[in-house]
Amino acid sequence: MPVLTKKFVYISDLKKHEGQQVVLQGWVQNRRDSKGIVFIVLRDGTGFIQCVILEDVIGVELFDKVKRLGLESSLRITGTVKTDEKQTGGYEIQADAVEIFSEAEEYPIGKKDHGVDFLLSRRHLWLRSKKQWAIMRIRNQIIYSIHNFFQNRGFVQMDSPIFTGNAVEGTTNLFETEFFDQPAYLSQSGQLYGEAMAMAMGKIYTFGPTFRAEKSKTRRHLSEFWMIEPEMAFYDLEMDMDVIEDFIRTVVGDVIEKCKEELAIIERDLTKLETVVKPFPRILYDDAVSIIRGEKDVDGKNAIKTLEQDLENIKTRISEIKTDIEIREQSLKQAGLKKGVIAFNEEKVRQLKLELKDLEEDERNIPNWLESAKNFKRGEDFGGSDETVITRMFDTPIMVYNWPKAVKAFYMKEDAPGIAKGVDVLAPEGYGEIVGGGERETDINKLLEAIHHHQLPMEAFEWYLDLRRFGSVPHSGFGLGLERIICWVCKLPHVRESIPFPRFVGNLFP
RNA sequence: UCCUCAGUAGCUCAGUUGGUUAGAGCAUCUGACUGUUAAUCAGAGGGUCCCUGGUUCAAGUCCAGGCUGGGGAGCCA
Repeated sequence: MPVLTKKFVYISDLKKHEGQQVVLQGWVQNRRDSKGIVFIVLRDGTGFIQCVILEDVIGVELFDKVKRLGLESSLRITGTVKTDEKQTGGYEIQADAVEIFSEAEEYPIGKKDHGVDFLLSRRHLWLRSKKQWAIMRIRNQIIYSIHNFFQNRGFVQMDSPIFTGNAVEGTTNLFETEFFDQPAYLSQSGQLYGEAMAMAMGKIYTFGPTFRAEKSKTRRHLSEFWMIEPEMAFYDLEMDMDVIEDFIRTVVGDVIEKCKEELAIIERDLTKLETVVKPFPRILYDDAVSIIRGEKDVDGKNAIKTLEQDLENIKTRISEIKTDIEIREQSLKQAGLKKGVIAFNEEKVRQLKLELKDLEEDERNIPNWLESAKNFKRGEDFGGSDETVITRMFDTPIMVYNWPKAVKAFYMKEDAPGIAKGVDVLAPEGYGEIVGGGERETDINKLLEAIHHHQLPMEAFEWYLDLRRFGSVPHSGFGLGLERIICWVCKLPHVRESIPFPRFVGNLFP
C-alpha cells in the first residue's frame, strides 16, 4: 500500500484548486476505458469527480492494471484540476500519477437497478452509492438543524433512559429485556422523563433511539428509530403548535438551502418543499373528520371526490401503460432492429412494468380507503389511509388538534369533557404523521383517574405524579420521528432507506 | 393474525392456449476502440426454474399443500 500523506484534498474543495496539481484519495465509483485512456469516477465521501488517465502518462504496466480495476477499488490519484462543462461538478482531473491502495474483488452491487431486498442485505455497501450518499448527508443536515433550532432558543438537550420499568402509554408492544433479574423494557418514548427535566430546566429536548416491537410490515415503520421530544414549561397547546410550525419550517428550509447537490441527486421536486414557508393549516379534529367523510370541502375540493378522481386517473394510466407496453413489445419482435433501439425499448418496458405494479397496488387499495373514509366514525383515531385522504387536500403539513380523549395517551390535558389537547402533524404527499404532541394534564386527580382507566401500574408512575404534587404548571411538548421527516423531505419510497442500518421485523443483519 | 402480490443465471427480468437443448441485459473473463458519462462493439463461461406431492405421452407453465419475501389492515413517529 502507498505511504500515507497529509497533503491530500477533498473533492468538495476542488474549486479552490482550479488549474493546480492536487492529490485525491478515494474509491472507484465507475470506470470506462478505451484504447490508451481510462475514465475513473472517483468518490471520497465528499463528492464525485471524473479522472482521466492516459497510458502515455502513467506507463503501460500500471495502465494495464488501472484499466482492469474493479468497482470500489481504492486509490490515490495525483493530477491537475481542469474545468470541463460536460462534468456535473464542472471539473475533471487530468491524472499525472496513480497509486493503488487495494484492488477490489468483484463488487456485488452493479450499475443496473437492484431490488430493495438485495440491496438491504448489502446495506453496508449500498451506503456507498450516490443516492444513499445524498440521503445520509440530508439526514445529517436535518440532525444538525434540529440541534441548532433548539440550542438557539435556549432548550437544554437531555438523554432519557433506554431501560425503563414501565410502558409509557401502556398500549404498544415493547421489547422486553432483563435488568439485573428484573423485567425491563426498551424505551418507547422519553416523554415522561422529559416532563421531569422541563420542570428543572424550563425547556428541554431529547434526541435518542426509540423501540417498538410491533410486527409492522409497512413502508413507514421501523422497530428502532430516532425521536426528538421537546418539552416546555408554561406552554399551552397553541404555543406548542407555534413551536412545531417554526421548527419544521426551519429544518426543511435549512435542507433546501444547504443540500442543493444532494437534493438534485435524489431528484427531489423542490417546489413541493418550498411551500413550508406558507402557514400550516390548524384543523380541529371534528372538522378533519368532516373533511375525511366528504361532508366538508377545502377550497372547493372534496376529499372523497378527489380520491375517486385519483382512482379514475390511476385506471386510465394503467390502461395507457398496458397499451404502451404492448406496442413496444410488438415492435421489438420486428427483425433487423438496431441493438440500441432494442435496449432502449426493453428498458422502457421494464420501467413501465414497475410503475404498473405500483399503480395496480393503488388500484386495489384505494377502494378500501374510500370505504373507510366514507364510514369514518367520529371519535376514532385516523388510520394510515385517512391521513392520506386528508393530506391530499393540502400542499403544506397540516396540524390536526383537539382529539377525542379516548384515542390519546393518558397524560394529555382534557379541555372540554372528552377532548384532549393533543396535536398530530401530517406531512403532505402521502407521508402522514410526522409529529405527535400536545399539552399535558396538570390536575393530579385527573391523572390518577386516567391511570386507573388505562389499567396502568400506579406504583410505576408515583415519581411522575410528584411533578404535579410539587409545583404543577401548564406544559406542552411533542415528538418528531426523525426517519419520517427524512422520508418526506427526500420523498423516499420506504423508511428503511432513511437510516444507515434499519431494524425491522426479520432484519437484524447487517 | 387477516387480506393481497410475488419467487427463473451473481443482479434485474422475459418465457405465449403445457410441446425441441429455458432466454435477454448487466456483472465476470478474452479481444477491439485515444473523450467516455449505466460508454460501445465481437466472443466465452454461468441454471436445484423456492420446496414436496399430483395430473399428463410431456410441467418453469396446470392443481394441492408448504416455505420465504414485498405491500396493505391493526399499531404508531
